Amino acid sequence: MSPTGSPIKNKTSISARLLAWHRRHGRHDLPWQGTRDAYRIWVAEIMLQQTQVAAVIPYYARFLEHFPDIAALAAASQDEVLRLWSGLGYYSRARNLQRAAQLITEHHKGVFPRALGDITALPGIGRSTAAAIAAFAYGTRAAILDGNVKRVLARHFAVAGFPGGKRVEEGLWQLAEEQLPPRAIGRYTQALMDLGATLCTRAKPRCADCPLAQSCRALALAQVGNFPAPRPSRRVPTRAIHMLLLVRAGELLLEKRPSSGIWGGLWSLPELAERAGAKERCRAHYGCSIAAPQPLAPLAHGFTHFKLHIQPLLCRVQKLAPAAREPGQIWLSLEEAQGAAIPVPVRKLIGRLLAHRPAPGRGLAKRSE
DNA sequence: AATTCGTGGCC
DNA sequence: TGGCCAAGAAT
Repeated sequence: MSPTGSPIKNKTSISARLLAWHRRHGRHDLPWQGTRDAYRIWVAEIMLQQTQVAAVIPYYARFLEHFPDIAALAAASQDEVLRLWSGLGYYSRARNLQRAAQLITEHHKGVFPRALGDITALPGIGRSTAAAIAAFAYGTRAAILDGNVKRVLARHFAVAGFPGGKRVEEGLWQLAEEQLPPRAIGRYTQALMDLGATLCTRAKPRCADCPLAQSCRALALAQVGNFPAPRPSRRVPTRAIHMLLLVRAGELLLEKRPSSGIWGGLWSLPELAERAGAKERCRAHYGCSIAAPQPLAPLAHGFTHFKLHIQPLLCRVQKLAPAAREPGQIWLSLEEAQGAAIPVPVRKLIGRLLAHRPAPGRGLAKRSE
């Protein structure tokens, strides 16, 4: 189905122009390129979901060093997997990645599946990610539709409406499949991503350098800035919590979060709605008697869908009941805690404690925030 | 279909 | 500064 309205003026297909452009101007040296190992491509695609390239790079090599293949990932502890994902966000990606590795071990003899249906059936892999993996690893002729592609197509074909909506997204999938070249799917897919990431960017697109400019409807209408339509705005609610920093003999108490919900499966600090209940909570749940909780400087943490105000409370433990250890609770030195599977704001809070308590024999620690 | 799920960079 | 969103998927 060709889009209604003005016809495409350039006779050369989009894919042909993209492939030619990509040779000179594409990205060719990203850490996950230059391999056809489906596992390495898969890990990259999962890390890159809703995450920019620059944020992924420091995580990717380290993750692969610890888990060089599917068998290693399947055999690892979830805690170790989350530890190496700590700071990258959307932690269900890490849990699904490992679960999928175990499913591959169980149902596919440890070999990453080749059929699109089998790939999509794995947890954490949807239609677009499956297509990307199959295109890069096997050359499978399938279309992706990520944020970059949505933006490029919405502009080139002047597709109105928010691309996150069901109806608009269906149309974009259709367009994405219509542009697929007969071959060189891997290079074409990379070219499309590169165009969206480097030229056809959300802000300040470089239309003067774009190989698709001649046929771009949004550009012809001088409306590039109006495509794609922005997400309907929602006001972000604010939540306020207290976090307890229970410190005893240089060690800090961390508590494992439930596997569903925010920061699922990560180690975090005990949370409390109000400061008033701190002492009793410590006694009842952690077997600690503490001095008066000492409020530290508050910390704000922004999520996509809400804003979190954190009031940290430093609780110096006076006495710890001997048999107070429970599963889901752990005492770690501050340094060990920083190396654990913890969310970013907890890392920041521990960093503050470390800054005020220099490590023995290492001189003064930095006092920067 | 609309929400939920992290973090960081950009303007 | 804060709103917006990025190599989306699951529910």
